[in-house]
Amino acid sequence: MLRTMRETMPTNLGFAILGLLHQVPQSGYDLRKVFASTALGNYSSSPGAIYPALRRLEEKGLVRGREDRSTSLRPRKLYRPTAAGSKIFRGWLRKEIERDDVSRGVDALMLRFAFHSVLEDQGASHRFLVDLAREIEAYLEELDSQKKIFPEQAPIQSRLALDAGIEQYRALVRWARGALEHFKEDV
Amino acid sequence: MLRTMRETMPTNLGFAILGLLHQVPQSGYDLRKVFASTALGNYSSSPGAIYPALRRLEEKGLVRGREDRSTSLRPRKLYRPTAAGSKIFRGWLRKEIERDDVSRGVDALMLRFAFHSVLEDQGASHRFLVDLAREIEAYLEELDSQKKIFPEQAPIQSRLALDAGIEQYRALVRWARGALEHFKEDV
DNA sequence: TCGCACATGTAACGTGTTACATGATTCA
DNA sequence: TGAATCATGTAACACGTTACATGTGCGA
Repeated sequence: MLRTMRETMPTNLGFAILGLLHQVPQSGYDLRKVFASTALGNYSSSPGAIYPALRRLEEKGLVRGREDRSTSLRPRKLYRPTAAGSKIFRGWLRKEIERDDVSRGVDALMLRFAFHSVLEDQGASHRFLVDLAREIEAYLEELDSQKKIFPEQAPIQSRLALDAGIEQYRALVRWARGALEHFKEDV
Repeated sequence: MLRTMRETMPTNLGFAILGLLHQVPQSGYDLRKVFASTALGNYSSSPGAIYPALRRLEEKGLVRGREDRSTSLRPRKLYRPTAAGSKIFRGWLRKEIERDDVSRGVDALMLRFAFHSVLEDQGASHRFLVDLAREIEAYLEELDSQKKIFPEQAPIQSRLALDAGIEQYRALVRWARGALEHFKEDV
């Protein structure tokens, strides 16, 4: 019997989990602590998010969990990525940067870059930064032209809010250019 | 018969709509065009988001829609904020900036500031910017100490990703300090 | 024995996404 | 008549949020 199974991609939270599991096998509880205590904290550390996300990853065959009784505490379930999980994750890391990725907030993009070490490929990181700078600058031109079109009588606060966004993007371009120095370009 | 009605706050999308309706009464279709064509575009312009959001606002008594047959086209429903809607909206604009507002992404904060003109209160905008800079700087210290704690052997990409966030926040502080000049402080 | 830290989960709910359906009017 | 544009909506679905429930072993 053929099952059609949508096999949708994991969400950002799913990929974040997958990335952390690439560093070291962990339990849901461990992951919650990571999300609660680090800059990844914009992702939820609540059990109602983590455990279902782990289960979905397992159902898709991207991670596998097994009981760990080595401690004397209540047995934990240690998860680690499967081969399929690793493949999907690497594909996600290498995905082309599109305009939408930039205009809908760079968070997901930075999450990807943060886990780029998994690739062990300096060229990939280099390309990522080059592409990121290029896409942001294209988007900046869009924002600039929006600023010009902005009606004169538009409230100062709206115009300033647009400026805030522009300045943040500019800072990101500078950052990307600087970060480039850390990676060798492919020949 | 007493109805207990949760009366939850609108979402960001709801507040964005409420703000746009404060500028000029509009139909769902108009709003979709605004979201599709401006920097507010990170909010959805899909009918499946806008129309339900409008209905929810109406159910809560925050906006009221009425048919407009002035055009020869299919009649549109023009929405405008009610007195209650205006009150809620102004309360939202004036809400204290909390640490979480900063660490969970500044988008909602900037949305608020963009609509600050509704208040017609320079002091409020001034305070907003001062508070924003203060909270961001506090959060920056948190990020800085996280950077120090960061294990030496942590992948360069992770450290750089953290830097990217830091640089964006710094840019925002600079922006806030500059924007301050446009508003008179209360005495 | 009581409470706490460790550890895993579930149920109800709200909302955004995608895709589809429909209605009204104009113009070729 | 058919296509295009204006305009409003719904249904199925996935996911995160909040709040609650449960289990295990340790130390006071």
